[in-house]
Amino acid sequence: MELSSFFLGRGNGLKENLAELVTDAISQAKKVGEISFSYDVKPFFEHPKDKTHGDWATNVAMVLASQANLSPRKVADFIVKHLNDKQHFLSKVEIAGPGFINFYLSDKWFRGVLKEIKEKSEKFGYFDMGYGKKVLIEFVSANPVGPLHVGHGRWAAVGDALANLMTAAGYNVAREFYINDYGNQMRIFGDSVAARYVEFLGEEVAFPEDGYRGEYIKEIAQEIVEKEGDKHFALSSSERSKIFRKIAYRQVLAHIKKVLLTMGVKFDVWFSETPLHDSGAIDEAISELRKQGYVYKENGALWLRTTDFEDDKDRVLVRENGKPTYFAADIAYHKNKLNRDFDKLIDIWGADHHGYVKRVEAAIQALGYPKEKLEIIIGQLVNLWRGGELVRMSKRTGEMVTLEELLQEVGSDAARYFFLMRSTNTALDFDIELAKSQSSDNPVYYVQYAHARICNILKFAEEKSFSLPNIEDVNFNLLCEESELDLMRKLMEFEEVIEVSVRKLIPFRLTKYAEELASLFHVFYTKCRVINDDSACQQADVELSKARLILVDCVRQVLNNVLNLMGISAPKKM
RNA sequence: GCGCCUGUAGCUCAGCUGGAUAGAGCAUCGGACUUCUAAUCCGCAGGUCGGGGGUUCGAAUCCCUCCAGGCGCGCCA
Repeated sequence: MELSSFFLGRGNGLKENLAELVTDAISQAKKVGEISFSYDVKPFFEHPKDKTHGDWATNVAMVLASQANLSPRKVADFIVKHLNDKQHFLSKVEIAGPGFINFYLSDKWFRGVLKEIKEKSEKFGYFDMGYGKKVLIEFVSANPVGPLHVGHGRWAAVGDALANLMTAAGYNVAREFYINDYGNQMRIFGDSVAARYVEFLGEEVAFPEDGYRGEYIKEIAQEIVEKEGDKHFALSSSERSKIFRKIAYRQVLAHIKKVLLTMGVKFDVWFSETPLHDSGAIDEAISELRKQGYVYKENGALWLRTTDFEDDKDRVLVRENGKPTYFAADIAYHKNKLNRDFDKLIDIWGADHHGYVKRVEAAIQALGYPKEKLEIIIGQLVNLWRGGELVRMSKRTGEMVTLEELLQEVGSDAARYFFLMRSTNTALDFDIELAKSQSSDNPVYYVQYAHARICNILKFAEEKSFSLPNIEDVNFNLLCEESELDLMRKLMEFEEVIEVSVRKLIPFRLTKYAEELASLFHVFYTKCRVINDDSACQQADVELSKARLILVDCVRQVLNNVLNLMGISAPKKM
C-alpha cells in the first residue's frame, strides 16, 4: 500500500542528499554528452544486504543503461566521475556487480548522528513529513454488547502505534472509536440482560431468540441486582428492556474503555452512532447522495448505485420498512468525519469486514470526495496458542478468551508487542506461553533487556563517578570497532524506519527495528567494555569509556523512543 | 461460483519501486561467564521462494493459469 501523493514531505535527509548528488551528477554527464536519455528516472537507493557493499547503493546506472544505449557499468562510470561531494559525507564510492554504485559514508557523517540524538533526545527520529496535515484514525470500534476479544487487541495495538508513528512524522493525528450503539443488536442485548435479571429474581422467563448467551450477560444482570435490587422487576417487558439496554450499555462501554486503558490506548473521540439517526444526519447524507445522482428506488427500498465505483452490486440505504441500514449510518458517519476537515481518514477493520470496503469507498466517492481521502487497513485475525495447542474460540459455546484475560495473563507490554509483531495482512499466531516466558525466545524481553542493560551500565558508571561526559569533550574517532560502527549505522536508520512505516502504514516494522538495534547492542556488549574501572587504567582508556558511554546512552535513547512508539515500557531494571 | 488475504528453512515470519550469494528469530547440534545483568554472545546445519507458463539484461517481487489454506459474499451489524 503506497500513499505517495499524501506523503510528500521532506523525507529522509541523508537519502535526499545522496539522491541530489546523484541526480546532479547525471545531469552533468548528460550536459557534456556522455549519457543521453529522454525521460528522467528517479534514483532508487537501498541499504545493501551485504555490508561490504557500502552503506547505500543505487541501481540508477542499470536503469539508465538501456535508454542511454551503454553498458550499465559505463553509465556508472560517467555518473561517478561527476559526483561532487562538497559536504564530504562520502568516504568511498565504488562500482560493483552488474552496475551498482555503492556509497560508503564517512566516519564524520555517522558519528554526527550521536550528536543529533543527544540534541533531540526523545524526539530523535521525528521529522516533518506530514506538515501538520490532519489525520483521523478510527480503530477497534467494537460493538458495545460484550467484552473485547483478542482480535480487538490487535487493532488497538496497531492503531495506537500507527497514530504514534504519524505524530512522530509530523501529522496531526486523532484517534477515534465508533460505537455501534443502535439497532437490532442493542435491542437483543438489552433483552438478554433483562431476561437474566428476571431469572436472578427467581422468575421463569423465555430467553430471547438470538439472545446473547455469554456468561458476561449474567454477570451484568447480577451486578444490577446487587446494586439496584428488584426495582425494575415490576416494569413492563418493553420498558424493562429499554432501561436494561441503557444500563448494560453503560457498563460494557465503561469496561471497554478500562481494558483499552490497561493497554495504554486512549481515544480522543468516542463517536456514538445513535445521534446520527436522531439528528437527521443520515437523511442529509442520503439527500446529498441523491443530489449527486446515485440513488434509486427499487422493490420498495432505496439503493445506492455503488457499482458505479467498482462494487459488485448496489447496496440498500433504506429498507422496505423505512429503516436505514447500517451502511447508511456508516455513510453519515464518514461524511461527518470528512466534514471535520481531516486531510486523511484511516479505518482499521478486521478481515471479516473486508467485503464492506468497496461499498464504503464507493460511498465516499459518491459524496464527491476522492477515493484517496480514505485508507482502509484490513487486518487478518488472531489465533491464540497455548504452548503447541490452538485455543479454540466460539461465541456459541462461550469458550472465549477476552482481551482483558489475555492482558492479565501476559501483561500489556508483551501483548502489545505480539499484536504488533506481524504484518497486518497476515493472520497472527499469538502464543500465550511464549509471551509470558522470560527468556531469549521472547522478543519483548530481548529488546527491553538491552535497554535495562544500558541503564545498568549508566548506573554503574555513576557509581564509579564516571558521569556522562559533555558531548564536546568526547573524541568519537575512538569508536572504530565494527560493533560500534554497526550500532551507529543502525541508530542513523531510525528516522528512515519511521518514514517507511508511515508511508506504507506498517507499524510492525518497528518491532523489526527494535530487535535489530537490541541485537547489535548485545553484540557490542559482549565485545566492548564500556567502563574501565581499573584504577590503573590509562588516559586513553578513560577517553574510550567516555565515547562509549555516549554511544550506549544514545542506543538507550533510541530504544526508548522506539518502545514509546509501540506503547511499550522501557524498564531500567529487569 | 465470485471477491480479498496468505503460501519463502523443521516452526513463526521479513524481504521496499524487479537487482549483487534469498534473510531473521525459534527449535536441533557444538562452544563462551574470576569482566558494566548469561533474559546475553559465537559457530554449524538447514531452501525446486506452492506448481506451471510468460514479460527481460535480470523475477520471491510484475502478468496469466492451476493447486492449497483463511476470511467474506444479507433490505444483519
